[in-house]
Amino acid sequence: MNSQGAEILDRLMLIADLINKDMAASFAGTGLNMARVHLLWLLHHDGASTQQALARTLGVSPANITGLVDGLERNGYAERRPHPTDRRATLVTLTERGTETTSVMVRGRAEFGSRLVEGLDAEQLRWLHTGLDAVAERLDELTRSRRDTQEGP
Amino acid sequence: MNSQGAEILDRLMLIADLINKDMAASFAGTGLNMARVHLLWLLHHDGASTQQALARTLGVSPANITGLVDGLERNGYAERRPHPTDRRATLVTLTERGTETTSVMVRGRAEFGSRLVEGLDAEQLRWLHTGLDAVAERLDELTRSRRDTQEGP
DNA sequence: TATTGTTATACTCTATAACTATA
DNA sequence: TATAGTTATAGAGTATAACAATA
Repeated sequence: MNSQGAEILDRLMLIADLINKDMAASFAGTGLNMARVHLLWLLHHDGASTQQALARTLGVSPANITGLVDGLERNGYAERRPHPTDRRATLVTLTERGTETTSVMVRGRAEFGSRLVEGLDAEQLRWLHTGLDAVAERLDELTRSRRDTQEGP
Repeated sequence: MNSQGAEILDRLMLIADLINKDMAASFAGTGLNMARVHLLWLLHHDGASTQQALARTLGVSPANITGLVDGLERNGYAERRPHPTDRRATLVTLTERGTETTSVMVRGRAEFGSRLVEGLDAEQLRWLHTGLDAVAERLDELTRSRRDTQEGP
């Protein structure tokens, strides 16, 4: 058993916690919050989507999506449009404000990321990057196997 | 501007998200949840504490602590005891069950951490560790300066 | 019948403000 | 006066279940 693993885990959680708090604080006055930003981000990546698709991808209930889309719509970031072929469904699309906002977020994320690693030299960066990739992959294996074990028949 | 920073940031957030979901899922049936575990963890580290101290350390309201301690007490993890010298205050202490639980958590965390870095060699581990330390320190600087700017006089 | 989205309801975590008991 | 804890109230995010419209 490698004791460095536990310290690395601690550090990861600490870092994530600080980043999340910083992000949450930055939403003040925008009509956004973590949950809405996750949805906004998904719309940016996947483009116009039905609420069912959003619910599945985010792993939350359709009822929850209804509320989140309401929130984005109320603040002008997204809007509901009729689905062209399925009259049961709605397509959630980014408005102009939504598109501008995600562009700003992409830039902000890039800048924040680059500031985060200021002071690391190229070699350190490379090692950090590959190390995190390895951890992410390992984590995916671990949680997947645990999930499958517990959700067995 | 270094584009690797953004990818590292993405990876960090992904990893943290997976770990959090895995942890949250593991609490099923224990009467615990993220908020209560944070408090349990703090009691483990700091020992018996007043609710005011817990509120300050966790950065939440005293009313919130009341509810969380209620939850831990209801499930047998902690109990309220009178403060020996200040009759306004209560000391929240871990019960035997609480102590056992945090011991199990410490071991589980160590094991999970070591599994997480299985497959990395000593050199990779060292680089990952120091890289994360550097990022955590940088992050602390960044959020501190941003907070001070925004919360000016 | 099955699916899409909404509504009704409930639970948890959180905050602020008013209150009691004590310092 | 000030502090420790509780209660009342409110708001957000989440879930499940029942429902209407459509496929």
